[in-house]
Amino acid sequence: MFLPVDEQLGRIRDGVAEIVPESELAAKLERSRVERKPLIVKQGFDPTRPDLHIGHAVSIHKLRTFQELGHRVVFVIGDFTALVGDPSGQSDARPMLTTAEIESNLQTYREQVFRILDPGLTEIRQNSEWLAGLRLEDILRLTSQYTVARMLERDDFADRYADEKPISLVEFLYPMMQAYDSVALEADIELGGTDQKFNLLLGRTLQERSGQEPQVCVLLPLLRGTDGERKMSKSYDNYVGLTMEPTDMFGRTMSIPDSLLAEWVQLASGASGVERSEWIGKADEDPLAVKRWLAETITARYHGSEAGAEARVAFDRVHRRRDVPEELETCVLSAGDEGTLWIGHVLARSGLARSTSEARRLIDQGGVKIDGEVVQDPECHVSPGSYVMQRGKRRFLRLVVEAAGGPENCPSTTDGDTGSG
RNA sequence: GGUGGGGUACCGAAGCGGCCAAACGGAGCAGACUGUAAAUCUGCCGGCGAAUGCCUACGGAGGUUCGAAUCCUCCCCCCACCA
Repeated sequence: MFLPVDEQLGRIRDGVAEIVPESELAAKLERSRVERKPLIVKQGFDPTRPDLHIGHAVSIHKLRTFQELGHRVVFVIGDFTALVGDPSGQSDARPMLTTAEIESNLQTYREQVFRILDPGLTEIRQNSEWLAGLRLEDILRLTSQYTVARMLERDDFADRYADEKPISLVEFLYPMMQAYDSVALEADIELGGTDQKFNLLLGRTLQERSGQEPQVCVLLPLLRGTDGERKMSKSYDNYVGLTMEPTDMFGRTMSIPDSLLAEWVQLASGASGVERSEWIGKADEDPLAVKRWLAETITARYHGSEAGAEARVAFDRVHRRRDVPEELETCVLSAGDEGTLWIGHVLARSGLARSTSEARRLIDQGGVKIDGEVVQDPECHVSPGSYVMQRGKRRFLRLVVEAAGGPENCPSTTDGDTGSG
């Protein structure tokens, strides 16, 4: 049932930033093998944002590895901790979420993780199960085991403190709660990004003080986002979402700076070690080829190889040949009383511009095309009919203008990324 | 509780009675260039069918003034030091 410890270690180590401490991991694996008892491997995710991205996927794939090795994976949804918000790496206090928001995010999480994890082998728990019932007395006992000074050692807190930014008391509780998850689950191993190190280590401390064997912390490198600077995060809009359409996945990946290639091939491609180093080796001489392979590989990883190839073709069409994409979202607008629609309103109401003022600016700058023709006159009107609208290089829309009074229907009025990122 | 320093647009940060829709930097957007990107250069970067116009906006509410982001009063919030 269980592979030899060395083999397991090899697979676990692959792509991992740090294992603390590795010797304990080997011991746990050894014992589990002898006793034929799977290890409990946990990772928590706060349902603060409804989308998981390929940055999260780095560690979720590692969880998958543990599943394949026969261990028991517990995916903790931090529905209770999300009330507080993880201060890790945060420069500001986070707003508290309402239970309703958490509830709806939680549902989408379940779907998304099973794109990677084996549903039959995954236990999903919500930490409200054990956290919500704690009494103040329990909390006092818990908090008495750690000191303010040690909390303040954390970089994020220390920086905020130095910057004269607020730190709420409840944020001190966050790591305690996450650590308590490990106690409640009697976790053997906890996975997390390197920014989670403090929280995971606190889990060890708390477990020990509760008379448990401390968990091993498996820290995974953080994937930087498409901007090449900050860690991938939905709030920076520099992410590739697990549920994104193939064209968007492909496009977003293509938009990463070359300097990020090695990192992404390493962490996000899912290719074998040999293949990875092969492509990384080529990154300097032919970054474009590597990036195209990477974009297709990532897309294929979540949508299948056919979709990956299609996304590549669609990308070439729009970006290399500057052509119109094959599939366009359609936006139906109705003309005004005079039977036509002013271009400013077309852009604003279709979501291509945020306001008529922005629409004017875009036109002034030559950033708007109708059926491939640059719109010169900011006062022009559009007659009823069907057009291809283009804003900038890569936002397209099929525009249908109907006679006055008809129903309007635009799919992405807010801020649609039509072609790709 | 006391004393002092703060709260300005997406973020950081200037302004401290009219020349302020608010310098500057970053982010973002558009154009040029390109390998898609980055870098670079140019322009834009509150809203209104555009306008030496109106509306909204410098933590909140009032007030002084012909005129307030700027002065006054009260309130809210953040930070530091001392308790």
